[in-house]
Amino acid sequence: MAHSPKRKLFLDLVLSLFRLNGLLVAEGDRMAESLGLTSARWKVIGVIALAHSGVTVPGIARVLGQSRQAVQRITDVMEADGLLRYQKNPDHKRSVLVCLTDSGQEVYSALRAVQDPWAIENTETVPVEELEIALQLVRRLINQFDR
Amino acid sequence: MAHSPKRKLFLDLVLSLFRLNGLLVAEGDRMAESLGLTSARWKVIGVIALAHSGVTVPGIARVLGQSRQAVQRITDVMEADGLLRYQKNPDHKRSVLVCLTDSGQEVYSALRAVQDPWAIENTETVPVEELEIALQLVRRLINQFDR
DNA sequence: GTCACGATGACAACATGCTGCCCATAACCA
DNA sequence: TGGTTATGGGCAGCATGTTGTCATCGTGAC
Repeated sequence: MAHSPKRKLFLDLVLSLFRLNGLLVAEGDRMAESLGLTSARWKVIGVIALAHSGVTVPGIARVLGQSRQAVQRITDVMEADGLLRYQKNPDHKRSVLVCLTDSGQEVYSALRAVQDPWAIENTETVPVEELEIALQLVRRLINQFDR
Repeated sequence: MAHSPKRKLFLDLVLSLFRLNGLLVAEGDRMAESLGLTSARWKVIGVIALAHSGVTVPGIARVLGQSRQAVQRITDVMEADGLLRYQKNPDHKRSVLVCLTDSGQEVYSALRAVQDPWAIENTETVPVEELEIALQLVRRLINQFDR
């Protein structure tokens, strides 16, 4: 069992994922930098923009798989920066909805203009099949761990 | 170009990787918990154990792709906890070598006893080929970003 | 031998994530 | 309707990562 080829393969993969994560955060910071954002805010603004209607802070946290406190801190800063605003939630008295302001919409558009070419550029030499297999594997692992 | 299937695939993959990273850290914390470790110390002790001779703090940082300051803080705590010790480096007057103490060796062995079954268990339903493709892709991305 | 540059150590500031705690509100069920 | 459970908000503390700065040590070119 100790000689299982999968064992070492998986542990190598995990260590590599830790490293890749750090590099991806750095990439996000680099791309978002010129727009006055950071990678954490990049993640949050992406979720809000994709949800066409308003979303709550814990809702964003669930999508990202993070704690609501972590997201709340980000949104508070972005609200102070005028990128988003809190809106009354007709369905819930205390839990407000988060929406992009016009300024936030503009920033998101500018972000896409950097992010999309980045994504295409970094997959130029990668076959679609490999991307699909990797994504499928990552999602399977997420399901295994997310309980 | 905006309709490139790879673009969305890659962005989905990146978001999933952020999430998986958080879950993996939590898994590491869970496994290391009973040994008085955390996932960060788990990473560091692994590097030291694999390097049969002593390694320097910046050396560990290079292996992990992290800043030497982050590693230094971890090793300082682990040294205070008696898991490792600093040893004179014959090749360098200021940069000490980091070695596992007997206690550190024991903890690492105990760690393996948890970690290896964990690795095997979590790849039971995953074909080796998919693991290889995913690892290859992750390494390719690391090389692209690590400059 | 000297000097410039790179690597290391030490300290500080900051960003981002986590958990724990307490309280308020919503939702659900008997 | 009333009580229990789930969800959300806010605060605090902590772990882990980053960057920046400065002094010191090593290395290598001249």
